Amino acid sequence: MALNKYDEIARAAIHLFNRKGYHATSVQDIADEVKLQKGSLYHYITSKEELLLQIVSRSINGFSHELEGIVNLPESATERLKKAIHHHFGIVAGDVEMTTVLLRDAFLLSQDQHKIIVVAMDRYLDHWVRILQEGMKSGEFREGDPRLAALSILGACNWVYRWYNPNGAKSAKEIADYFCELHLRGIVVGE
Amino acid sequence: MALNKYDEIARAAIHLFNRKGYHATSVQDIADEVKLQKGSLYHYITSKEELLLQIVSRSINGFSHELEGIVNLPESATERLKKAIHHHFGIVAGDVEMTTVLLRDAFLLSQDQHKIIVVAMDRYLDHWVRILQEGMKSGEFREGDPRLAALSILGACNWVYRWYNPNGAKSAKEIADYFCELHLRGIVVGE
Amino acid sequence: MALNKYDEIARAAIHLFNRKGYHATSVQDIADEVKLQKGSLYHYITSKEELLLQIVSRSINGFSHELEGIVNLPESATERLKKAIHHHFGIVAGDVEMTTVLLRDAFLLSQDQHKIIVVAMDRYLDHWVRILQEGMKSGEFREGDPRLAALSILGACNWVYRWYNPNGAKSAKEIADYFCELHLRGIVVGE
Amino acid sequence: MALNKYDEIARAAIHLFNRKGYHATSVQDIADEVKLQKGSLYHYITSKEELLLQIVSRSINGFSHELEGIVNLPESATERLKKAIHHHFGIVAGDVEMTTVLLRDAFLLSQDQHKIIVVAMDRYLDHWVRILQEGMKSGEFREGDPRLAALSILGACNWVYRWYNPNGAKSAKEIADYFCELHLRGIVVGE
DNA sequence: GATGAATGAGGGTTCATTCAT
DNA sequence: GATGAATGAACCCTCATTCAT
Repeated sequence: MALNKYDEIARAAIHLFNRKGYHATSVQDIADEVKLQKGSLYHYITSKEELLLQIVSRSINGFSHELEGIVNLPESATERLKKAIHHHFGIVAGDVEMTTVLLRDAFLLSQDQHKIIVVAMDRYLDHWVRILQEGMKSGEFREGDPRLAALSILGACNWVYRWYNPNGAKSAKEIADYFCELHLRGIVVGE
Repeated sequence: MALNKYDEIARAAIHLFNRKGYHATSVQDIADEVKLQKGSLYHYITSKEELLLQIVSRSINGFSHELEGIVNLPESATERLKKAIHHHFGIVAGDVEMTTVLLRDAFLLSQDQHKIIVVAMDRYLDHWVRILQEGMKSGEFREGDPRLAALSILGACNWVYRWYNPNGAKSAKEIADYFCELHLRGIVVGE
Repeated sequence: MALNKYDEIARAAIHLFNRKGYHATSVQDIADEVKLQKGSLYHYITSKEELLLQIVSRSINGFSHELEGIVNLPESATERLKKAIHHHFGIVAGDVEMTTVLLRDAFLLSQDQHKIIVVAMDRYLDHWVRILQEGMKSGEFREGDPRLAALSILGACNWVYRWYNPNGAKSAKEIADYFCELHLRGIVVGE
Repeated sequence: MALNKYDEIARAAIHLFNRKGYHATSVQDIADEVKLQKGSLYHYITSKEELLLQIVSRSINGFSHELEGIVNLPESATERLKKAIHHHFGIVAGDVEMTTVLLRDAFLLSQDQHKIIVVAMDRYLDHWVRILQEGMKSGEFREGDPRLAALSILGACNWVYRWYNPNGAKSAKEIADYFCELHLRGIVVGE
């Protein structure tokens, strides 16, 4: 529990960025949250922007970390897609605040820094695309555009950060299960 | 093309907010874009925030406007859901910049003003939920949680603002058609 | 009742200057009050400052106008002093708003314009000094510094703009009578 | 002489407010006076208005502080009134600039803040009224309206800020002595 | 005479960052 | 490591005044 100071600061920043947005959060706000003077923060961070970069880097890396393993599992595309959905859901639901900052505020980084995140996000998408591609090739999945299909599923799963409530009636796992059904079998009763 | 000045300002603001975000866009930036002095802008707007409110209000109202008609059409839920998806796609693709500001920056409004938008968005979601509900009741759609199903579809369709490219290989209509298939029939080949 | 437009504007300005002060009153405020557009005001006034100058000029001239006559009356200093007090009271109570602007805001004029008012006020004071001087010379009044005595009486009478209430229990005339007694005979019971 | 920075700023503000008025004095002016950047001022003050409030609060409290003691002295009303006049004179003459800001600019505060000052000024007046009241009851002072009598004396003494010159021929104490005579015995030679 | 768009300077305030202590 | 004073640029907004219509 005894995080080092940097992590404590990052956590405070995530919390505030999530609530008010990056620009509406002042360095003073963060300092207040960790009970430090504004100036003292700069012993730990090099700049406010670099702090944001760290946060969203960690976040996107968190998403990517496990997924590559899932993609390469010796299982059916269907099975792997389900696992990918559960994995993604787990992270979003496990840290909605951080996910919000990643998905909403990362673009506020300067071009160069933003590029780093965009590339990482593209790589993350690629993993999804590969699952779809392989499923289509194997005949498990309907023919179609694997990238669009991946964007459809990922879009639905990303959007979760906007409405997910950890105290809601359904658990994250239950919701993820339902999402698997929806995206795999569709909403319409099969013929 | 001859917009009135307010619309010209709003358009410039949408453009800049989309590119840099609300807070990173200064009133000076907007003024420059419409070739006015900073102070002169205030003949047309009452404040920067009120301008944002106008923009996102118009946007969400644009989404809602037609949908109610679609929901009440005397057609199958399947048909209405397809129309809703095409309608939503049409707006997002027709004005990605405005949609971006709505979906990403509206929360930057002060609490009271943000509430107005949240309420309108909730009402928009309700229309989708009703289609799903009626489809489930009629037996067209698989049993399930209509709100979660609506959030899944709407999430996928909203996310479009993040990746849609008007100069891409596929037209918005083609993509929308594919999304209909994905969400209605799922990705998996039916047994 | 049908004032010309300039007087209507001046009256509105007096009202607003009195309530909010010269600088806190915008030209827009004045225009609103007389139901004109801001730009239209400038058909009647040359500048906001010149409007203030007019107001305070009229005010101080109103004070001075009659007083010279009173000073030169062939009556005792006592009688003339009483008349001066009543005269002064009449103007202050008759137009507290205008008096307030004169006594509180005139100094906001630019140096040159302020000088005009200061000179006029000095001349007004001189009339009071003359009455005191003549009363001392004639033996009616106690020996002393006529200027300080005049400033004492005038100060008390000027201050009235800060507390006078036209709807109060006592009329302006009654108060003026009491002030005459206070300044002429003092507060202490004579031996 | 080594004031802390806040007092230095307050003193500069008093000086400038006195000379140009509250609104005509910019925060930049104050910053220049204390040789700080405009933004640096805000380490010491929370707002320009709050600075004004502090100044006038201190001022009116300065007036009130000693007076209560004087009112409760076991001496004749005459004696206490003389002391009150000297006390008031001492403060006005001792800091004409601050007194000017109090008596002329306090009303520029927002309603709520102005109210605080008005209440404090009313309490100050009440002390004067009590002296007058007790003098009238004891038969020292002529029967009359004690509040009007207090306003007459206080008005004369307040007005001093408009004309008092520390380099004048008469000292503040001499003037105060003369004012005591004028207000206690009146200007007219006793019968 | 009246309008209202436009100006351009200046208003008070916030802020990320630096640095001597 | 921590402080808090100081910076200086940028922020949103207001305003008295002008002028073409």
